[in-house]
Amino acid sequence: MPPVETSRSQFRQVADQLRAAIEAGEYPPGSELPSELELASDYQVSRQTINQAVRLLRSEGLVLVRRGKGTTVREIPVIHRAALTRYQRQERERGGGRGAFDTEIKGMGLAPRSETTVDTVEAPADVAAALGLEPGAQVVRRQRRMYANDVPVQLAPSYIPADIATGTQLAEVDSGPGGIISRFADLGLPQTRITEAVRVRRPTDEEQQFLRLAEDDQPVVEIFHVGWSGDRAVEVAVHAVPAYGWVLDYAWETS
Amino acid sequence: MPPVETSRSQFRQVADQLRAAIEAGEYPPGSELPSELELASDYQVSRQTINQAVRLLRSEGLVLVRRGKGTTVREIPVIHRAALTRYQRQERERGGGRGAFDTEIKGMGLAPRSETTVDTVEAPADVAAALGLEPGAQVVRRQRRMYANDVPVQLAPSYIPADIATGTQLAEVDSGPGGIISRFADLGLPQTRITEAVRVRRPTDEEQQFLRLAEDDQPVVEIFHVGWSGDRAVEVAVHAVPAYGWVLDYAWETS
DNA sequence: TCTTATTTGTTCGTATGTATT
DNA sequence: GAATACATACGAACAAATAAG
Repeated sequence: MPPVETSRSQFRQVADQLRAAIEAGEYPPGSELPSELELASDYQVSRQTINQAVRLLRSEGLVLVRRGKGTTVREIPVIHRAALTRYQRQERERGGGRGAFDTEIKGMGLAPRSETTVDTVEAPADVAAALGLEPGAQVVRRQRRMYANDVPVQLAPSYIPADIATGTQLAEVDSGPGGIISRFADLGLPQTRITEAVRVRRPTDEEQQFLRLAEDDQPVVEIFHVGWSGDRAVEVAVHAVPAYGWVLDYAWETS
Repeated sequence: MPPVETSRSQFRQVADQLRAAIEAGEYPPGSELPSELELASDYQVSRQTINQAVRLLRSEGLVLVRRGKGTTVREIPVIHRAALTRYQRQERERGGGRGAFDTEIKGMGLAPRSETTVDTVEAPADVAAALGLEPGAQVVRRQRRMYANDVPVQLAPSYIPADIATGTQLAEVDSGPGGIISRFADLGLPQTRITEAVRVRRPTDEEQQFLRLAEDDQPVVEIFHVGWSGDRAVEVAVHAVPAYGWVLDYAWETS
């Protein structure tokens, strides 16, 4: 069953057929695809052509390719992130989840897990600018690594000016019930306004490694999140997620 | 100056160098890159390797490749879209712009232009579901094609149930001052709530052609926008923009 | 630990097709 | 029609990661 149309390149036709087969359930989530040599034989094309087709599927996040092992179908379904309700205390604590991420992942029937590390570093340039700090100013960094069913799905460091966080629970790994948002309120710095800038970009090396993006041809969505207490920016969080693996939901009342 | 590191593939190293050269201004926006044969000679690699490198830059939206002509650097800077202020009447009419898009593009020093066509069609499945209509129900479609400096930057059809729009200015190409949002208000259906779902996906054929995405390896960002009047969904707009060419800005007060 | 087979990643040379000028 | 430039495809080869023994 070799590709026949001449208007569309062979590797795109092969990718189309593999994509359709995956979506039809012929290759269920987690299952192995045939090796490139087998596929080349099946489709009567060269291995390069198969390699290009699989590369396309890989860039779409549809398959996970590991050299020496083979190619498997993505296991995690698309994750929804509700941008506004996640900052309501009631929602964050709903269902016994310890935060918005926990609640969302559980709601999909997946098992959430996250690891947090805390340290003090120099603020990256864009973070310093957003926080109104001098370049290189010290900030407390809370590095969060998030998993669904043990698959890494989000890397989200957040940054708080050192003069706010040092000596408080904001600089502790365990941020307590309701998460750090509730801690800010306890400190007399309730976050009253949120701004988020959403963009698509190439991953950093760290993101590439953590999110298992085999190469840098898989884009990520960055959510550059700033929490304001009055006129003061008190927290920046830089969420990075695989671009094809998430849907961001926003909702608001119009004035 | 051939690539030397062995840890990173040659085509990625070439892409890195070309990307750096573009960002350094060595190849300004709109300028021509050397031909693949010249680059192959410059970097002492095969033309395939150059082709793969350029394909990577193309998928990032950094260059525009046209067969038979050559490769040019992207001309349009990244465009910001302010999601919330665009639905305030004052903002939409600011600066003489005839809508939020006009205002945003002018603010960047670019020349906005948009073409609108109106027809009545069967609602696509996802649109019908969002509007609470039967599959295949009739809707008025306002197809908008938007340009900045004559470069296509956004394709955004919007759909309104036929029983609302037919016979009103909502079904006219000229939607009047303040755009269709103001027309809804005039009809006693003011939009009081907005929901937007943001996702990254492959472009449709139509989007690929209009946005000049040479092949379907350039992702788009889809903003699936629903306008509600009370509990009733009265309008769906499906914004599609090149994934790497836009930043979406959201801002809201926390309760 | 070392060896070998398997599987994907990359590169080259070569050739042909398609679009533009 | 000819020249130029990008798109695709194949065969061959070697590199790198993994797994099995």
